[in-house]
Amino acid sequence: MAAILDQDGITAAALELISKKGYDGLTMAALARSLGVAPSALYNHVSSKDDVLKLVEEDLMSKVDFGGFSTLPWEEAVRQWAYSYRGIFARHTPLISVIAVLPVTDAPQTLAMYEAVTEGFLRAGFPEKQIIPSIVALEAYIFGAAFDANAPADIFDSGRLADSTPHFTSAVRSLGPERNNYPSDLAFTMGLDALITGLGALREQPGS
Amino acid sequence: MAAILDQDGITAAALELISKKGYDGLTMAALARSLGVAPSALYNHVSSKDDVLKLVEEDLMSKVDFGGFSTLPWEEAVRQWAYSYRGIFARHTPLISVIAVLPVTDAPQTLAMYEAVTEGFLRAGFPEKQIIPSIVALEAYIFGAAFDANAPADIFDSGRLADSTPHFTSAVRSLGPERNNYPSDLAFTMGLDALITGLGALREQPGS
DNA sequence: GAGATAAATGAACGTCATTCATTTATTGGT
DNA sequence: ACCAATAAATGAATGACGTTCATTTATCTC
Repeated sequence: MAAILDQDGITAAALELISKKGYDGLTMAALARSLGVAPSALYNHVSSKDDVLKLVEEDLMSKVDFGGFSTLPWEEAVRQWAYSYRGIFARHTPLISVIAVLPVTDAPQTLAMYEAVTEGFLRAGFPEKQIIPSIVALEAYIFGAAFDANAPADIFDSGRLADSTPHFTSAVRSLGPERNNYPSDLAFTMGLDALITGLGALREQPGS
Repeated sequence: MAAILDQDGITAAALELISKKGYDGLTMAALARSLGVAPSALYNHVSSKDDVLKLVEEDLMSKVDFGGFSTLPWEEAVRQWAYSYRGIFARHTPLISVIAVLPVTDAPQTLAMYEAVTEGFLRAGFPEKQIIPSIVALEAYIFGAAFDANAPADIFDSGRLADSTPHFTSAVRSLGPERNNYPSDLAFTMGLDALITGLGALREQPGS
């Protein structure tokens, strides 16, 4: 029969659906409809909805910018990579629970990213044994920060209980005159700088 | 009518159900059954399943150990808090997407934690404006690390594609002779140390 | 032109969260 | 001590949703 469907088409349609309707709008029925096909037809090309999510994840990974690792100083490369990584997954937080636990086996884009990042760390002088744990730590931070980026501006509004949390309430107020301003971006930069400094200290000094 | 149900009882039953059957086993029907009640009865006390998750979250927050902030040096207090926080939510990752976006208003336990942590930062000499972003950064890391702690041991097995990712594959192998060992705990410690060092540098020096 | 095969269909299932009219038991007022 | 008001539990029903499967349809190969 005419091959209307394939994994690439399903992935593209899923991404478009997500960008238009969010992850709540990503149902097998809606996905099928956007492809002009019956829901059950999808199952000839993917084994489950989770499978669709994996396809989307791989596609997103290919969009993460890790190019700096072959051209920039390590610190700058990490920064560029981390910003790009967070920026992309901040709009795809429902995938994070999938990724964080998903073996990289058969995930070529993800592996390509890890390879480039690892090379960057090696070039910067990291001992081999420190590299994977460092990447894992950075990724943990990036994923957590991606959630954060979606927090509402009033997340720290202590409301009726402000009186019982004076120090906290004051610290929140100190961030600005506006009623509620959540410092997601500022916090990301601060933590990332700390991580870069701290992890960077693990490099072997050239000439010692 | 006899008040069989209340929020505390629902919360306790939900926690027990989660610990026995995991989050997949937490359905309104199962929750009702474990309380000897019809599913619809739950809706007299909670407005939705999300509401149940919020109750569970608050309960878990009360179990996070932030006691060090009033007794230990800042570095040690952060470490203790972070380990406890990660340890608890590592077994409750489905809650993280809820927490990260949930206003603290009307979440007394969560607020109590933030108040204690803020006080600890103040006592350690942090400028008020740096405190909330620092906490946000630490929390992001903790949440991300909680996901990580659930990763399977073979998550970094590059499998058939090992040849195309030589540096990464070698870095993974360097972690140990065993086939697959995911360095979640090591990574957590490394990243946390880096964050503590980096953020700690923001303190105002006493006597300058 | 006759299978064989890959792919799409539509009906059906089971699981959920949630709603609602109804019943049941308790409480407060007289 | 009764009655009305009320809070709480019931059970049936609903509408999504992911997934399965027998069947049909179109294309490719010999």
